[in-house]
Amino acid sequence: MPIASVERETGLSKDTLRVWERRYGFPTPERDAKGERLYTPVQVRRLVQIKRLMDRGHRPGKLLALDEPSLRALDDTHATPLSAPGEAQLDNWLQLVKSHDSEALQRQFYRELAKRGMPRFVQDTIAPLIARIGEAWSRNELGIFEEHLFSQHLKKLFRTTLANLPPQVGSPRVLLTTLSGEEHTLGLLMVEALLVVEDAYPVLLGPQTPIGEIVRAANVKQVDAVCLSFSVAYPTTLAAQGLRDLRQMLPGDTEIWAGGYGIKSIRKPIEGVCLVPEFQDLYDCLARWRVETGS
Amino acid sequence: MPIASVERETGLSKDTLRVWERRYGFPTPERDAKGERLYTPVQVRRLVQIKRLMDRGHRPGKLLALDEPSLRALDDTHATPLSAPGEAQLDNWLQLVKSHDSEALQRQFYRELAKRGMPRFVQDTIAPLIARIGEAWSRNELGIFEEHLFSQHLKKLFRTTLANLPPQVGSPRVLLTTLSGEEHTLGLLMVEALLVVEDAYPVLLGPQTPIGEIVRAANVKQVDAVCLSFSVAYPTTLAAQGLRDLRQMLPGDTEIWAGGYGIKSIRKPIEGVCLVPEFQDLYDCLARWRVETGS
DNA sequence: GTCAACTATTTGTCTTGGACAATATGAATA
DNA sequence: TATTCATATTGTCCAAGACAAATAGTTGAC
Repeated sequence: MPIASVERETGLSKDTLRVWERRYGFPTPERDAKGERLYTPVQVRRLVQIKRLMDRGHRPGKLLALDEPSLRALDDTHATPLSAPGEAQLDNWLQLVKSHDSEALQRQFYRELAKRGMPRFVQDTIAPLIARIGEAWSRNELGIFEEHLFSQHLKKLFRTTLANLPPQVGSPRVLLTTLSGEEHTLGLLMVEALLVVEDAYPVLLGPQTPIGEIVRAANVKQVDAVCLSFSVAYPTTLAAQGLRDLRQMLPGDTEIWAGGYGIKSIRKPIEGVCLVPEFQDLYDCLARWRVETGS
Repeated sequence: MPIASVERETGLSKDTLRVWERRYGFPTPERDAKGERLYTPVQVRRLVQIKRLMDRGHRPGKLLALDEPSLRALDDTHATPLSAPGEAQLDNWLQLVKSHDSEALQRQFYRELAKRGMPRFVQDTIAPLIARIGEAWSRNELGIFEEHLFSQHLKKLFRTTLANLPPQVGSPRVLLTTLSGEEHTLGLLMVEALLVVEDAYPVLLGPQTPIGEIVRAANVKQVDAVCLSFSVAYPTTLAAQGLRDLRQMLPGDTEIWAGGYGIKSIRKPIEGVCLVPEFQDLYDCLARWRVETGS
């Protein structure tokens, strides 16, 4: 697998991959006739594993020095998030995803949503489940196929639920999208659902909007805030740079909310940007806006 | 604006930007104290324009030699598609998209769907409209923002319509997805809608599934055919290669249907792959399958 | 023991200029 | 009008060096 594919698969830039090879001696891919790097599937899997551990706060220097068993051990360290209430149920769902039982999964989703209501459903059920699926994926317990299937069912659920809600007229008006290069839309749908039931007015724009277009959309649609979603795979520096660029081009009275696992690794707060690592924090943003504008 | 931001905004890689500067002398950005490139907004705008013309088939070498007025003139070249008979309605819709009138657009869509029925709606209304919007975009008459908004409304329409249909049990079972690198899902949704009303059983998998995973999914879900969608942007050679790879890995009795504007430029038929350039051809595939299997 | 400030180390991104293969163009031929 | 072949174009990759932002580790004051 050539370096460009590895970049796409792992989210590690070509520069990073090359500098790791130079500094740490891993990965040392084969070379083709042209002298270009060819990574083995084993190396790619290990890189993905390392990336996941990095997202959890570990440093590359340490991780790259470890051997396979140590890595796995480290992975298992976090593998058992102390069984929170309803943990058994999560395992149950994970099993459904693994066994491709679409119908059962769909049924269970609808039941759970009806039972707990949208806010609790999103925060206590779906968010942890997505995290668990990500872990399971990194441990190679399920594949992209299962993840896609899960994703589709969830999108379907949100779409149909949202379609049955009355037309929106609330405030604040919030533009939902992602920056170029970030193609995950599940986060946007979840935020849309939360905003709707909180009587806000979300404007869903879909993924991968260039910053100039976001600014134009915010202007045309007269939104009070722009909400961006970042997945773990999105490089932290790109996210930070993009947020700074956007802040500069957007009118000062338009807020910027940035959410998703991808921004958890941003340490330094960005001037004029509200970081929303957890769904709970979204409510704080919303409440603050309503207090500040007196609506 | 640093080079990483320009890459994100224009979709031109850092390597490409640097090599253009070296070869054609444009763009020649300022440098900061660190000696790193800083592009001006004017340069970025021009790069976006150049990229757009490239997508229309022009070559970089020519475009980068042109000055500002010549570029603009070239932009206007394709500016006037003669309005064919019965296109008044299309122009009408295009106007709605341009004016960001979400509510009116949504209303019109639902009315048209109810009036004409799903097959005619997809073939006679939506497919031409998508083509027109693509043209308008390449002529810079509307932006990515408008295109995203249109796309979202259409997705919403299909989702809600499909959600209200009874559970599917028909045949053939068809897996719907795209290859890695192809992220457009509208085509998949339209095919899903057509298949549902034709009493087939579509399994929507979402975009960008690696070939190995497609094979696994086809096996697990026991589908009779795999249907792939390609947009104009997808490189023809990649599409052809991908289809050949897939054909080799998939069981012989599983059909492959390939559709979308992206496959219209494939000249040579591919052994064991059914090319479906128009929606009409999908019905032929379906009918043929039903005759051959006697169901 | 806790917190702040300072120094050292780690780490990702950017730099240059050269190389090469895949693709597109254009000319010559069947 | 098609095919084939030579030529030109063009994007991606490579190497090794440099630098600043972020993080870790250390010291000192309270």
